[in-house]
Amino acid sequence: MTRKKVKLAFISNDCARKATFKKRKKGLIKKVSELSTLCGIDICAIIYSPYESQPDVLLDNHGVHRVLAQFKRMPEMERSKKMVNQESFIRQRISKASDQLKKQHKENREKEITQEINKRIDELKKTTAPPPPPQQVATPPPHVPIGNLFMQEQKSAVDLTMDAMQRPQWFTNWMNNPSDHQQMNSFGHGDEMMLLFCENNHNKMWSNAFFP
Amino acid sequence: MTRKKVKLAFISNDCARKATFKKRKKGLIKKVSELSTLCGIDICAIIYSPYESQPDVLLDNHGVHRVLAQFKRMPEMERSKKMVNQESFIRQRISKASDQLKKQHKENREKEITQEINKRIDELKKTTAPPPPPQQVATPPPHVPIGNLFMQEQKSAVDLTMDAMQRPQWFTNWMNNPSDHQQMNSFGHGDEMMLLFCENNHNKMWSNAFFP
DNA sequence: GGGGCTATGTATAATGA
DNA sequence: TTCATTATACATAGCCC
Repeated sequence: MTRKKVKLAFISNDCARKATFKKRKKGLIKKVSELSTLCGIDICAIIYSPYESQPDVLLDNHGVHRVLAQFKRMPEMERSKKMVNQESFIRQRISKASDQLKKQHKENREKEITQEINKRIDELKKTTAPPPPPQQVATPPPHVPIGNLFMQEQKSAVDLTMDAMQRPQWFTNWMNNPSDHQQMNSFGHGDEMMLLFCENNHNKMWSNAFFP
Repeated sequence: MTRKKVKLAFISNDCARKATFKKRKKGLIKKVSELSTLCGIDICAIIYSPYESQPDVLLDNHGVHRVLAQFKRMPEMERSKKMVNQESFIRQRISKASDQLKKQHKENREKEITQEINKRIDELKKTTAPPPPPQQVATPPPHVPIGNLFMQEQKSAVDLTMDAMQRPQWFTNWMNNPSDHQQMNSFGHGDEMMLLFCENNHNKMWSNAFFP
């Protein structure tokens, strides 16, 4: 019966540690659920642990579930297009860039062909005449460096994706100033990682991968 | 002094709800921190709430912090390339595709120009002769539909990004079968969203945007 | 609004089945 | 190993300032 005052340290006994993890995880889920109910918060929680192959997943019936249900009603292809915010965004950018590229390509080819043809025709007409002096083309056709089409944007596709997802200012601050984190304590022992993420849903839900 | 047995329902009083949220959020953070310490779990937690402009951020000094510190030591450009897993991946794909496009474009143009020129030369040479019958080009130059270059991959860039990040099987299952979620209760009232995410860090940390 | 207080409800460590 | 029990530590609702 609860004797110790909870020595706040790593539990070295594997069995005891696992037991504690399961109990406390259960308590955590309950707490999170209560917070959701009491404060009117739509919630989505995923808890992945080394002790269970499947993670615990919580989500409410309002936002996420409704969206997921919509996705399920979609034809497979449409769904896969819409599934991920970033995907549709990048698709749009690629499509747009490809259209521009196609158009520019066509223009370039037409102008260059016209030039080449005129030049050859001139040469053919002057076959018996002395060869003309080396001729510098007065106005070379506008040229788009194809390989750099995507680089012309000051921002990369992913930058723009992040923008579109309204990556909040705090994230930038946080990435740049990890030492400023008030909550940063040296708990943790290098085995597992947990992310607790809470965001209001009139903003886009945001998250990303941190690791190379 | 704590009378009620906590009526598990939405707190209609704005002020009381906010107070409860702050108290319980604090408790939740403590619980999560304790779980981290006791069970040796590296932790990263972000709590974004409607009541605070800045989210609470917890992270341990081992995994995430070390990685962030490495990033900070990098030159700015390198860092921006490495910062986001997906970004570097997509950069690679765009660069590769652009190179292919450039090469193909060059080939196409050369072949088509040669054809056009030969055709016009033939026409010029036969100016006084009856016009040749309409001529079908025997072997049209290999043509790559430029607008579809990115679509040639069976998988989209984001699909591949997801693959590269080792999107776990459970996520697919979860996306496809939201009704199976054991933990799904109808808490939540449609205002906010919280994500609690826990993953061991020998896998890639994973997460993504769910909303269009 | 925020911080402190305290009675009370809740979570859970230790134990035993 | 997991489940149930129970004493105790902990979290927090309601108040006050």
